[in-house]
Amino acid sequence: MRKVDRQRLLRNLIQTHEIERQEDFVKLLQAEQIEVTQATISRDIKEMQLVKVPNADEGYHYSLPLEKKLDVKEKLRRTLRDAYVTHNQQDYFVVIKAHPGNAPAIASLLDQLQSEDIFGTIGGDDTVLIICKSEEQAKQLRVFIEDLLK
Amino acid sequence: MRKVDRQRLLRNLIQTHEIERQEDFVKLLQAEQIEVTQATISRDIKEMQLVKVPNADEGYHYSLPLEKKLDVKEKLRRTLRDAYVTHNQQDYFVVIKAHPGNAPAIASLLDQLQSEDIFGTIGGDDTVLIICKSEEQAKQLRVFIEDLLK
DNA sequence: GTTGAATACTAATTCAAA
DNA sequence: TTTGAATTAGTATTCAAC
Repeated sequence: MRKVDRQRLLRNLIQTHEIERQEDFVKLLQAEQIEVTQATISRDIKEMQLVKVPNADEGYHYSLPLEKKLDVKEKLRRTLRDAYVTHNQQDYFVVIKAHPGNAPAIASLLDQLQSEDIFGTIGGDDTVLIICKSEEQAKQLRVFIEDLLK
Repeated sequence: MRKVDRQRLLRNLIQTHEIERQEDFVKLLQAEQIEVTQATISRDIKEMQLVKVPNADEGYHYSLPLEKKLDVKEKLRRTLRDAYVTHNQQDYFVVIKAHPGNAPAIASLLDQLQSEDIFGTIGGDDTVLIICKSEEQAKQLRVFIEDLLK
């Protein structure tokens, strides 16, 4: 496996798992038949500028770099401002309706940004369906979106 | 020295110095006659949710947490939206005029967020004078403010 | 609740190898 | 240039004290 591929995988793992230690990466990769050592992960993390963030309550987790996230949020704000039509939340779903063609971009930006709350997104042409991990997190996401639109 | 005061100091240090290791904090505090150990700094970092970020080129530095930065920017946006009157940039200065009483909050938020460009801020009651490190950075700050107001 | 000293743990780097 | 094994450097936690 190539370095770039491994790093893409790391990016995915970080979004789908709570990674507390570099060894967690090693184990998750092992589960996919990819053998690497902690040393390699450390180098990847440096290269990708991942950071280990203290959780609000306790423990730590690895996360995407700050600047990237700031940029993503700004981009999302602008996209929504230009393309937003309506949104809605029910149970652990949030639906955003946008002008035709804009849904995939919005889905992608949400994926990049809010990954802790979001289980997955499905983008049509003008509609994004966001499946959250809980109703609570769906509410948070709704508030987050409303905040962006303010 | 109280914990809160020390942590406020850490917040300042992080903005004015390139902190690579927790021991750097210890030494900088020592220089101000404050004796703490690395263990305490580690606890502070966890509590304040500071993160160690890989630099683009090489090395690492401690930084404010992503969420905090996002929040600060958001807060600044709202404060400006509510309280903004005019702004102006000349040489390496930027002046923001706001409704009476709002300048200190704006100054503080700017300090927290954009510290790389900003040498210092002086807040009156309705005016913030921001001294940047160069004219170039003053221009960047102006653009940043205009972006926030869009 | 807060801290330092010692320690355990985790991450970064060195060094050799391919 | 990329990697693993071993090592060093750095960070988090424990434990005792206050």
